[in-house]
Amino acid sequence: MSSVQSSSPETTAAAVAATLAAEIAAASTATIDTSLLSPFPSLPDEQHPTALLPPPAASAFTAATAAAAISSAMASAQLGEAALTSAPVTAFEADAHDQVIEIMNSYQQTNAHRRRSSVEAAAAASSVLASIANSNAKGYPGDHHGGAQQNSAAAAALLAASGMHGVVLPTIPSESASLRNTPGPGESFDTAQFAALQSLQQQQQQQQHDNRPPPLNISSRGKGGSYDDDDSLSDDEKLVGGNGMPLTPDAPGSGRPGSLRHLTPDERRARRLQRNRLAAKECRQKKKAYIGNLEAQVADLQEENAGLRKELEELHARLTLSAMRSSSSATTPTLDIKMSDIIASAAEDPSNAAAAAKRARISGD
DNA sequence: CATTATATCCGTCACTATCC
DNA sequence: GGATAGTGACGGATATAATG
Repeated sequence: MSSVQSSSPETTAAAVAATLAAEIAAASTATIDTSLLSPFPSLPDEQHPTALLPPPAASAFTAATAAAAISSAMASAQLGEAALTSAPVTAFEADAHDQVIEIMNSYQQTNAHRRRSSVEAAAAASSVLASIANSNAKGYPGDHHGGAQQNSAAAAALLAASGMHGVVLPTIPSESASLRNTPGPGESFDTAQFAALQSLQQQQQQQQHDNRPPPLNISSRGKGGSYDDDDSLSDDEKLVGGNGMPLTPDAPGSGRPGSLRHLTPDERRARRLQRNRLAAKECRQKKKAYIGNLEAQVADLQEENAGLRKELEELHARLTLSAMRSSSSATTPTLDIKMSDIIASAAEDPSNAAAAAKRARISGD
């Protein structure tokens, strides 16, 4: 950040205007590093879900609409007035729409091999965005109870405000959606970051497990079953048939390795259920890690946003002071500098045009 | 303190994509 | 074509907060 000095009234006004315009424009060009938004691989532009999204509605997704949408959603979700008043809604101002799109993209990419609507993607996005508006908001997309209901309300409001309501994204071609185990050609996967998140998640889960009451093992408890979280056993050790007896391990020489043909239907079913149980656990851990990752990034971006706003306020203050000094020593009309003039001058510079337009949209000028 | 509401976790089912 | 992994959806169980 450069400093703005004032010397003579005539030259200072123009110099201050030019310098501050550049600085404001530079500050407003601070963009989200979208590569950090998801540990999942990116898709080619032509296959990117947003390429098929209609542009936002004619009325831009401004601070006012974002604030109204979030407030309305949170209110309808009965999160309470306290949560609303404490919500840093201004955090949505500049890049709310872009953030929604980015988070939706991440979600779409994660589920690229499945047919998912933008509404579902927005539910994931809103999970993150709702956490900004209400730090106490809990829950995650996919949960059909309170959290998901709140998220859905926020998602609907966000979608309506951003003009994307009801858009169903097409399925990504399967050849570019090999997200299951390994990334496809040209795709990257931050396994280290993801593994760290998973590890943290597992530690938290282990803590939760340690605080739980002992397993119930009551058969009448329903299909919810007992707290069977003991991951210290191997799969075979844990495989138990419907009668509680261990299942037969794979018989040697019974065809293809892993073949289950020699097992009874009950044993096969028990194996399938056991594997699916483990798969569901892993899937949930993965999803929680992913959401946690997004939430952490939102927190970082909020912090960055606050810093930029503070910087902008300081520049405003300096500009006002400089203009006052100029007008006190010379009464030429050209020294009556307004923010709109600065933004306009910044827009004339092609390198700053986009930033100035964005800033102008936010300020409503 | 009992009841109700909400949040979270879990097992299971259904389905798709992928592997062999 | 069977086996498997992955994941959304569903419903039950439990924990916790809110309420009267």
